[in-house]
Amino acid sequence: MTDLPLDSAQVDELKSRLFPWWDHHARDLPWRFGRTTPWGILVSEVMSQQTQMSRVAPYWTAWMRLWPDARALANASTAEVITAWGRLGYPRRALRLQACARAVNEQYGNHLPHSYEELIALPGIGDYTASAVLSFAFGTRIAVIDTNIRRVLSRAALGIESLGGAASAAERKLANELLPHDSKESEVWNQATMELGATICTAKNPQCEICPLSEVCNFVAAGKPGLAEGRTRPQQHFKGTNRQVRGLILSALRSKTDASPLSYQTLVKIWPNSSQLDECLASLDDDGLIELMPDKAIQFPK
DNA sequence: CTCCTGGTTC
DNA sequence: GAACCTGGAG
Repeated sequence: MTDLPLDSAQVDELKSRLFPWWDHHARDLPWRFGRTTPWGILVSEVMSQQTQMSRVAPYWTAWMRLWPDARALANASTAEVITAWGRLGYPRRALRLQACARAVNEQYGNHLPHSYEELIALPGIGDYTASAVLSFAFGTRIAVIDTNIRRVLSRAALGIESLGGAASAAERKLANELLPHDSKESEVWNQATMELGATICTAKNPQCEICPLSEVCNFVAAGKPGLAEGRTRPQQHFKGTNRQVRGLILSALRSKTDASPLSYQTLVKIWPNSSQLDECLASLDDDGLIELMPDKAIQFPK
């Protein structure tokens, strides 16, 4: 067991730099600063999984107008939900969010549960999202661990790049040790650290010149060894993959003006490789994102 | 570990 | 053109 790399005075120094920076530079996103419900926070977190916040904001606003709470979303049709998800990406998130809404409505009377164990048991909610809801919606003192916080804490405190893949035990330990003991301060700490990672302490090109932590940052002090070398995840191409084909199929279905099925003939024009097309149609059907009919025409599930 | 979307940034 | 993005599930 190694000791905390920073003493308490150094942690206080980080806080005294980070908190004022947050007060002045936090992006004014519509779900921040007490302007929405815990359910609204959850929707924003799910939409933000692997998706930049700036892209999420307009979708979130339209979504919350359609379905302000879990019960409203629970009663929506699958077709409406997939359409409203639009081009946010990873549309399975939309179905999981609706499944989550139905569970919240039925099991918890339309109110999100307050425990980590109950939250993480809900569809589409993993460690990050459960922790984020507890911290940002309920003010619970809990370490939030996402790609931004991992990178910022690893750089500032340890002076090294955060490695790819899942969060290591050491990274979790670090996040928990640095987390302020006061619950309100811990919430600001989580938000501010994440925001710094998203806007200043970015993966490839950190703007250390304007970073509030640069003068006390161990990564800067060490000369930024191995900057951007720790890939956050294995290489992911896109062109020609099933992900691209699935996206094209859903996009075609979404852009239809009438409710009639989309014929297989039309689908082959979109993606002529019929074996890959068939594979993607089957997987979309498996995921519940489309209904694949016997003649291979498709429509949104009922 | 791999799969899953699409826009932005470098 | 490739890496990256406030991940989750299998």
